[in-house]
Formats: sequence, structure tokens, C-alpha cells
Amino acid sequence: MNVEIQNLADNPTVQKKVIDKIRNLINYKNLEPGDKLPSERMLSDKFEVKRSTIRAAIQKLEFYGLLKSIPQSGTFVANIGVVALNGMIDEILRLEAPDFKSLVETRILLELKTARLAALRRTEEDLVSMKNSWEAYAAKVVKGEDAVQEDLLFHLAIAKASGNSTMNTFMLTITPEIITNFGKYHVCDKELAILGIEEHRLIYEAIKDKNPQLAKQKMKEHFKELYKYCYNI
Amino acid sequence: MNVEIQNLADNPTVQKKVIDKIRNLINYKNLEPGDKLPSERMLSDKFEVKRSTIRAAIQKLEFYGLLKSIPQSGTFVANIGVVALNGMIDEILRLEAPDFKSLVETRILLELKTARLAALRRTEEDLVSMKNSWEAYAAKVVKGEDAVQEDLLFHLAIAKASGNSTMNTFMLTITPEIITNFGKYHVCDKELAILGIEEHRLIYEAIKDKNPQLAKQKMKEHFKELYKYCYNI
DNA sequence: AACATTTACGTGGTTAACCAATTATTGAAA
DNA sequence: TTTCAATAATTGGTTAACCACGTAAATGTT
Repeated sequence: MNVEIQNLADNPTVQKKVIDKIRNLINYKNLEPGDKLPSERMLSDKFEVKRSTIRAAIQKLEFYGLLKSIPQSGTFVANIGVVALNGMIDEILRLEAPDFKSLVETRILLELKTARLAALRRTEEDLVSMKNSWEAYAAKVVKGEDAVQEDLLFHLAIAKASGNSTMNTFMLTITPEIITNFGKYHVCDKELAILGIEEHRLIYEAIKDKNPQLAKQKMKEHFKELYKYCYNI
Repeated sequence: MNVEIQNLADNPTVQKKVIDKIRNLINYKNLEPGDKLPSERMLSDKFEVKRSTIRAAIQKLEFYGLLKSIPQSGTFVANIGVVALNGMIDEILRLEAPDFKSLVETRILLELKTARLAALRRTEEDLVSMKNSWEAYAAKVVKGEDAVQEDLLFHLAIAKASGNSTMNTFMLTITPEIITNFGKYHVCDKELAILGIEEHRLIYEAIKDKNPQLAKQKMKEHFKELYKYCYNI
């Protein structure tokens, strides 16, 4: 029963097959950077899938910068060599859903850096935004309410103050999953939350004083508990 | 002339307006996590944009984990509080396209870590893959050909060996843009490329010998030239 | 023959109509 | 009044037809 699931436009399995076929096509036809791919309709016909499926696959490869669609003209191989293109598609096809440990590991890496950078680059406006987040967090904690969201928003404010748009984006992409998992594993209890108020304050002060080393140090201490907690699950 | 560009489904300006309106709606209606958003058709009607535009906006918020669409049922506010939701949408609306400096800065941060982790976690299979990439790179360089792609593939092999799927994904997303910009700014000349062969070898050896400190150190030295080059533009 | 103009077709993008599954409504039976 | 099957309305997802634009072949003009 339920055998015909394969036509959903974003069914991962089907999409991967299509991406693989596109790659093979590029190799077989010896397409160089800048060359034009066959039209979507032609590919849809050749691979025997709906055009929407082709479009979804192309969109994904476009996200990774491997293809470039130009309206009323065609889809082109990006200005990237065939070697890199093959290698990257290999990796993309192999990509797995991130595990929680990998998320936390990456978050800690990013935040030690953003704290440092924020201390170097923060504007007055950044400081205001960080302080507001801190106060919202503290207020909730003393009322005994859950404050995971406010916690994360404080950290996002730091990411923004770092002045690095790439890291800021990365933080945004991992934050929701972090929040979800925190809820699932009950990572935050009352005691830790109260401790967090002071830790946040120390980080804030270090950034305010433009002391990058101290900011990183205080962030490290802040994560100490989190680290322990996460690896004990 | 050409005044009516505002209906393109992924016109950034229009999409941001729609996202903002969705946020206001959630606040105005006091929607809690798990609550259902009005149907796409209703939103399309209310905001006076095509349904495809609504769908694109929802898809974006879904990417960041803020909404969740369930077929034949509705679109729901994710299991994340209104505070975090508001804050995150603020950030998403403010997101700017990453600049080259921010990309390089992030890449260096990530790679110092992946080198270290790879030294701790690499499998025999990882080693083979890294060695192949290294040989392909060396072969191209001694022939005097451009080897930017092979260079990056070696680094991607390290990211894969790090065993951290999140960092691996991040490396994949920034690599194409790095390659493109390298070509644009002519960051790689012959001399640097030859130097790169030995530097890559040292990194590889450190990872092979499971020496995380050395791996990080050699990666740092590898980036030294790159750093100088990038900030001199 | 050379160049300007027109025409026809192919392109990615958009959309109104459609689909299957779900949910709400109805109304007759108990 | 309660129950529960039958049905109508609503949902996100899909798709065939359509659109505006770009390209290039065809045509006309000098």
C-alpha cells in the first residue's frame, strides 16, 4: 500500500535522483561553466518527472550556487569548474540532518567568536538591543517563568553586534532547532536560569567595555554548564 | 516604465512586507505556539497578493523553523514562543547579503575547528578521500593550471572528516561564493599555489597522525597568506 | 550582398483550476 | 438528547495552461 509517494515535488529521494541525473548530464555533455542546461520541459520529459520536480531540484542547486536560472533565457552552469561541481554535488547528496550534538558544538564555536567580535565592533545601538534582551530575560527568570526564548534572543543580539553577516545568518538558522531541542530535553532548570542572569551581565559588560578577550572568556564560562548538561543526556 | 515589478513571488521587498504582515497578524490575534494560521487563500485575499507570494513567504519562515505547514490541514506556529518568534522575524527581515570579508572570516573560524575535529575523528575512508583531493590539487598546480576548485575540495574533505554535519553544511553553503570571489579578485597566483601543496600536506599529515593541535596550527599557517591577501584588496 | 525589421518560437516564471486528504456540518436513527 | 455515518466545505499541494520576455531565424529593404 501507499507505493506511489514518489511524485511529491520535494520528496527527498526523488529530488536526489534528479540532482544526480542533472550531474550526470553535465558530465556526459561536457558542459563547461556558463553553458546552458537543457530546458526544464526537456529535462522533465527526459527524466520522466513533473516539471515542478525539476524546478525544485534546480532551485536547490541554485541555493548552493551551482546553477543560475535566468528568466526567458535558460538555466546555466555557474562559474565554477566541473571538478568542484561534481565534488559539491557528491557532498550535497550525502548531507544528513544535523544531530543535536553537532548543533551545540557549532553554536559554541560561533558564539565564542561573535562575543569576541562584538566586543570589537558593537555600536551604541547594539548595546541598547543587548541590554533590552538581558532585562527581558532577567525579568522572566525572577518571576520563575521559562525564559529559553529570551535567552536565545540575547545571544542573537550579540551575533548581530558581531558585524559578521554570515555568522549572524548561521546563528539564525540553528537557533530554532536549539530552542526546540532545549524544550524536548528540558535543558534549562530554575537554578541554571538564575545563574544565567549574572553570566549574561558579565558578557554584556565585557562587550560594552570593548574587551574581546574577556567577552570570549565570559561566554566560555557561560557555556560551561550548558556543555556539561548537553553531553550528559 | 516597468512599474509593476512588485508581483514577482520572490521579490525580496514584497516578500518582506508579507512576512511582516504575517508577524503582525500573529501578534494581533495572539496566536500561541501550535495555533493555526489563516489559510493561504485567506491571507492572499487579505494582503492582496497572489497565493504564490504567500506560499513563498511561508516557505521562508518554515526554513527558519518558525512555521510548519501540514498538508490538508493548515499552517501552524512552530513550537517556539511569541517572543522568540518576533525577535527572529526582526532579524530575518534585517538580514543582508553576506560580504566577502564576512565570508572569509567565517570560513577561517570554521576551518580551524574542522581541522581540529578531523584530527580527532577522521576515519580511514576520510583519509583516502583527503589524499585523493590533495593529489588532484598537486597535479594541477605542477602543470601550471588553475586549481582553486581542487583546493576547495580538499578543504571540504576535511569538513566531512570533522564528523560535524552542521559545520559540513555551512562549509558547503559558503564554498561556492568563495570560489566565485576568488576568481573575481584573482586571489590565487602560481607561487601561492605551489606553497599550498606543502601546506596541504602538512595539514593532512597532522590529521592522519591524530594530532588536533598541530592540525589547527598548520591550518592557521595555511590561512596566513590568504588572510594577508584578502585584507589587502 | 548587407543591414534593418519583423516574425516565430523557446525560455523560465506565474497562476487559475484541480486533487486528495482533512475537518466541519448535517441529519436521521437510537 | 446523543451518536455516528453521510456529505459538504476547507485545507495545503500539484499541475496544465498561460505570460512576458529574449533569442534567432526569416523576411524585407536598400
